[in-house]
Amino acid sequence: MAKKDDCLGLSLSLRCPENLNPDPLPPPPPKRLAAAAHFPLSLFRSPSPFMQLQKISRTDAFQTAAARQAEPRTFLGGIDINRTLTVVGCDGEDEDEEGMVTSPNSTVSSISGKRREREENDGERAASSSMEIEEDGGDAASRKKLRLSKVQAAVLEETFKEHSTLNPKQKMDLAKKLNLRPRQLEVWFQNRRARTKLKQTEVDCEYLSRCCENLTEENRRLQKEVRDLRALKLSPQFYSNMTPPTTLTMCPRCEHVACAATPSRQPPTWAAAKPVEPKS
DNA sequence: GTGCCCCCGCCAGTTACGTCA
DNA sequence: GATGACGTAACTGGCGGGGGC
Repeated sequence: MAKKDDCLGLSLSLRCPENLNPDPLPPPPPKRLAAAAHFPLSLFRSPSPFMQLQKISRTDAFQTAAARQAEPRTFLGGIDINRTLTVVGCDGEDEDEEGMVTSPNSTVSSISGKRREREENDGERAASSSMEIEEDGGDAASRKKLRLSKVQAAVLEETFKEHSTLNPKQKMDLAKKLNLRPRQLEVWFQNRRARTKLKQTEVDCEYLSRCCENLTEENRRLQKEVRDLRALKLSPQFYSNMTPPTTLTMCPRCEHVACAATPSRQPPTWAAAKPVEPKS
């Protein structure tokens, strides 16, 4: 992976005419987020002021299927952490899904660390897969991918809206609340941030594309204007009304420019003065 | 103050699985 | 039922920062 410091210095801070950009650019993101805001595209290697995981003004349209389907606010807070989630579901569909809900082992260990946690998860998975081997009669130990229930997804979405990252305490609390492993929450938030960023990148690319189109059109218009002016300049009528060309003289001391050749004008006092000898 | 090591959190990229048309 | 596309949970390896020594 390319180091984040290898930025080319190209930033997305292109500004178009105001009428092109009704949304004011948000303030630069926090340092950590700014580092995370590098575009995956090779064209955009420096932090984008557009991209903010916490404040996604142009990404409101982005909602996961879970968020679209569910009504988070109705679910949020409606979960009794002392009850299993299968009871919380409000329709039969959910209950059906709960059957395949994840977190077969929600043993929240007092881990402190990714590596160790991964190792422990690996150990758990190895144990569970060994059980499967016993049950299934020797099935290969493949990783289990279990979909989150609508309720879990809705709560996670709500939490993500509040803060796109979790501190350890929040992670543990939420893990208990949702009956998930902390590692699952970690993964979900990482994937969610990645999806948000991807969506934001798409929006930004679309926006820049529009900017590019407008600038191209502006460039075309200006070039035409230049051509017209040159054509006008070459025509005899252009010179007939022109005043005689003037000679511009620059003061060597103060670098002011004065018009010296027009007969009606007096030359500047400094123009008649003896040139200043450069100091050695 | 500086360098080294370890831990931790995050990220980009990838893999693998579940769902659906 | 088979299949490909798609969404996403989970994994991997790397990087930067913080803390201890």
